[in-house]
Amino acid sequence: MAQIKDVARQAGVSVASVSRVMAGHTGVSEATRQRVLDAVQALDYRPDLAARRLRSRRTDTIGLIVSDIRNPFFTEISRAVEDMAYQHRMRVILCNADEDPEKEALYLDLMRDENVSGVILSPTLPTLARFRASDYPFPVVLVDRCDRETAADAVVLDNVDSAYRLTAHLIERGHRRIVFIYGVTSATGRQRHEGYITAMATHGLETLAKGVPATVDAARTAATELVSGRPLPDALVASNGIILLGLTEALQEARLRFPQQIALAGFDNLPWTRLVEPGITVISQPTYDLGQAAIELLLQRIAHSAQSVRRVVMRGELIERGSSAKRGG
Amino acid sequence: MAQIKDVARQAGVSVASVSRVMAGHTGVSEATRQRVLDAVQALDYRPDLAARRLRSRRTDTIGLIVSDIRNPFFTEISRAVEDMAYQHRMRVILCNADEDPEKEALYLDLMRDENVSGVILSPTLPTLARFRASDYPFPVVLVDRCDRETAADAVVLDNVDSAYRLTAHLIERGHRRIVFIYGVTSATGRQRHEGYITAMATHGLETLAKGVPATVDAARTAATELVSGRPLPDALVASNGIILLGLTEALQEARLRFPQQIALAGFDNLPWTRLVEPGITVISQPTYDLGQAAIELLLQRIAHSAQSVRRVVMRGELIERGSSAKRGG
DNA sequence: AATTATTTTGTAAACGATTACAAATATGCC
DNA sequence: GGCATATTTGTAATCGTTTACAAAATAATT
Repeated sequence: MAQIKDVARQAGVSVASVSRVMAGHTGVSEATRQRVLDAVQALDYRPDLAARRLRSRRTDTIGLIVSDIRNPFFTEISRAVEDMAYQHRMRVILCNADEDPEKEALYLDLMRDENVSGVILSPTLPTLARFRASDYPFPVVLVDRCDRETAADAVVLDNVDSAYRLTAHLIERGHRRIVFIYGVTSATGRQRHEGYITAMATHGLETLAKGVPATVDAARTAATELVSGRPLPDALVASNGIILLGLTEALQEARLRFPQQIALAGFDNLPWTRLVEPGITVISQPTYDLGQAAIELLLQRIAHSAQSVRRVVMRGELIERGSSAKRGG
Repeated sequence: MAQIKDVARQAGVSVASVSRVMAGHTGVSEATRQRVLDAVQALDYRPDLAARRLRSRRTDTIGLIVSDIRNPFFTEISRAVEDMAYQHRMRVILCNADEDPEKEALYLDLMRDENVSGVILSPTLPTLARFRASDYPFPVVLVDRCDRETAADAVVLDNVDSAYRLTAHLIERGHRRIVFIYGVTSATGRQRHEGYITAMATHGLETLAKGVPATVDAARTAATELVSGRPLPDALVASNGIILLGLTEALQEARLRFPQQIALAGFDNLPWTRLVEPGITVISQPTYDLGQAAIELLLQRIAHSAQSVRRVVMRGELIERGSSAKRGG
């Protein structure tokens, strides 16, 4: 394996010049530059990253800690982050915290050890509650989950507003007893719950919400119980795609057709939501964009550590399908 | 930030002793061991990974190059790999090649630069065709995709057999004009196609297959065309979950009910396949196990580079649902 | 107790790059 | 051409560990 000194010898220059050329530095003559490049080519020289990182104290690596990689939402975020990162010649270390605050803490520690340039994090509620950007030696951009108080760069959906619009949409379609089933482990669940509450209150309706762990099973169980009571709710609304899946399964098991017997809606425009007849009304999140914005924000922060704290809020899009239609209609 | 020499001073020992304790080496007395540990604790010392990696020439990092992170199959693989890796105190660098051989090559190069301990790869067809383990300075374990000729550690499904069983199942249910729609970009598509061919031939039936790029859109388009001709096929079979999604969408758009008008089946037990009435018959892949087996194989290979080449084949499980039922029944 | 074998410890040389700093060379201006 | 300035180059220190090797301490054997 060729080393920098081999290249220097081959090119007839000093190692410093080689290093400068490799770094794309200015202040090196075109002549030497070309000779170095030729030598690099001839020897198939590739700088040793460990050495470079040790000396330069930079890793050009970013950590991505997602709360649940199985959730297609985060998959898409990861994809965006990864795409952009490699375009900026940065590496990505992916960590899946599985909605477990301990794992999250562990991974954040690991990021410190790795001396990453920055981290993109979708925190669980406990972590978010005590989150202080200054606790970490690297910049952190929150994605998807953030609350009013948190002073950190973040990229999020307009959760409250989207939930409001989704709820209002159902009310407009004539539904009254609307039950909101939301994930209690995440900030998004709570915020969407808030939007639901506001919408119901604004229309003078009684709120009927149920918090559950953000798993398909928990959602299914909760929904099964809900629809076994009487009177049947007019509509069920899920705070995210995982929960929506659970609700849909529950309705199917209970042999309840939507929207004839009960309406259904939720967050996340997953492929299957338009597949189950007559399609499920959802708030579609711009997932790829969210991820892209997150890493762009992070790169900016890395470049200008002193810039003011930013929050990017993206609008969710209501996609109306059959599941939310008027009962009588 | 405390360094090893600070710890050494604090503990009243040499840096070598500290290093030995940190590495969990034997040959250090219990007394010094304890003093070092105390000093480490007191100073909150964390070894600098860049320095360690430079000197030891080991990174304890593995590269995971998946062909399409949006495919839930690979998501689950990633999850397994990541879980196991961190349990073995190894890092994971995730790369998404997006079914693009060039990106794949680029990432494999990057793995070389990173000096990874090993790589888990699900190669595209071109990459697989010219794959020679000896071309890489690190061990590689193939996952999901591998062919007869390739001399490399691999973990795969029994593709041919599973496809055979799935096809035979449809034949048994009385279907005759069975069309197999498969992804031409991957080895799995071809192998499953092979199983289909064998099953059809064994039963004296004409084969009707169509290769498509492994995307939802391509599959939908192909299926739409297929079902617009007459006579209508008895059944459509998809070689993976992405294609199955496309087929299902096409049938829905064409307002064809299954199994009444046309039967449907495929690979990958995705959550939605049991959601669309009356459920889709699928071959379920043990995804998490596949990932787990892959990294275990890799770790073994890293530990014993000379061990003989291994192939782990896992059995797919036929999950029978309504979509494959007898037409008349 | 002397000798040998074994375990534990310390010193100092790597690992392969980056980067101050100084020296050398080129350029501009009168 | 001579001087000041700007640009380009090279030398050598440095990043923070690991580890070969030798030395010291301890244990085992006679």
